[in-house]
Amino acid sequence: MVDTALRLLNDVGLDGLTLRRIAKELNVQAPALYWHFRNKQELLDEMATEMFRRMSERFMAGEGDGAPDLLGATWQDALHVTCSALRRELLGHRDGGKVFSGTRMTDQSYAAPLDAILHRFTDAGFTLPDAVHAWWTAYNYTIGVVIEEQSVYPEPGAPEQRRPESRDPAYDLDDRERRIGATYPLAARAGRVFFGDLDDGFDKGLRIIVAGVAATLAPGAGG
Amino acid sequence: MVDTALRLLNDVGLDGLTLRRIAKELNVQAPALYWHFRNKQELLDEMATEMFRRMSERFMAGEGDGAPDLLGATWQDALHVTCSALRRELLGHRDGGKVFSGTRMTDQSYAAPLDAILHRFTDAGFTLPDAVHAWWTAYNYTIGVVIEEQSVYPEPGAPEQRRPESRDPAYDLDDRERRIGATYPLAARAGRVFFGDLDDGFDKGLRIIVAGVAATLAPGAGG
DNA sequence: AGCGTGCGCTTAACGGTGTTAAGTTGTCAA
DNA sequence: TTGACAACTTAACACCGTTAAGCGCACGCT
Repeated sequence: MVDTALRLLNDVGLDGLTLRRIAKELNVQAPALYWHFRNKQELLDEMATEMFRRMSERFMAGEGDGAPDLLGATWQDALHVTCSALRRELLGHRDGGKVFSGTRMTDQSYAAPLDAILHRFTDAGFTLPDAVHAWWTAYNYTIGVVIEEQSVYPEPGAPEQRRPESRDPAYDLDDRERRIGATYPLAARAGRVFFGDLDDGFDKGLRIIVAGVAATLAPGAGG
Repeated sequence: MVDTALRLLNDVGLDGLTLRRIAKELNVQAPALYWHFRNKQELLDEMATEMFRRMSERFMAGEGDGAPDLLGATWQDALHVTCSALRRELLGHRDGGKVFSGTRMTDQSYAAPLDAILHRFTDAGFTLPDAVHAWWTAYNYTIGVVIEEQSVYPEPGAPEQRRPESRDPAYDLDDRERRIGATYPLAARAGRVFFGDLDDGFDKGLRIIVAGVAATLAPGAGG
């Protein structure tokens, strides 16, 4: 039933995800859902948890596209791959970023992957606090980016399959440039970099963070 | 009236911010609001814009706590100060992060500060795309952190005034540690670093990003 | 002075929402 | 056969965003 809700989310979005709509999908009356959850927030929490669980199962198993052996890689690769996988998973669900950031995990499924990535850092010689700061930074960056991306491309799916027509028309770059270009030329041209190649933009930011961790926290960095 | 809505937001939160509630605050009937806005989303957009405008006015004027002359400072200081100010402003409003990330700016007030910060980078020798990537990374990190912080401390206000009692009890660290400590010791202890000193955590992340920008994008970095 | 225009609001109502209370069915154990 | 319990239904509640229609009042114009 959480599966049904997640599937439906991709069709109707977070605003359209009403209990009556979910119930109809399950051939059931709306109040029946309350036998399974105390309230709607609890359902959303379960959905977020399920999203995360799917990612970490695929991830800890080491299979799937470009999910290499986390423990064998360098910490740089581990951080990069983990955040990329998180982004991919969230982009796979419409409003995935909002659902995920707005809810609490209902079980401890987050603990295993978190422990694994932190272990990867401490094995490389990081102190635990430094390992946590590195992860915390990259994690919050990833969440922030996904929320932003999904307001430009509301449709769910892998980033390389995004169709230009599915862009929210409010983010028209030409229009934007025309409006503010005269007064603020840098800000105007910035839009092309922001929204031109989102995959590349995410990657560049992740690289900045990895380099920053290396420069300030990594053993022997003197930061 | 946007002012009233923003003030009310601090009392009742985003979920409690209904049009009828806002109308009552203005001694007016709910449909009267529709003379001023096409729909609720437009009001939320105006609120987000107003939040941003207040920040950048205070900011571009160069006055207020710890808002130094942006153009005189190094790009490192400029980036640090800008993101810290953004965080402070958002934390000043209950659910500020969600309101802000969920809405589009209704005017061009974002362009002036964006142009200023980008200018600060290009003046320091950055190419425009590199300047944008640096800002994009730090910006999304900041938004991500604020959303996370506000789910732990829902009450609005300056970060140094947060009272421990106002923590959402669902984030009890002792409880958390007891539950997952045996199986995932690193993940368990990570909570103390995550949520122990949020100001410090934000600052450390920002420093990582600044160092990363210096290492990969800054003129002469060879990145 | 009288009249029309339009701003800013009111009242009434619509369809939809999450949620609750109470009653119904089906299934399986003792 | 009875009883318990899981899984559901029906009915209703208070509230939500939003629309339609109309009311009063200030203003400019002739």
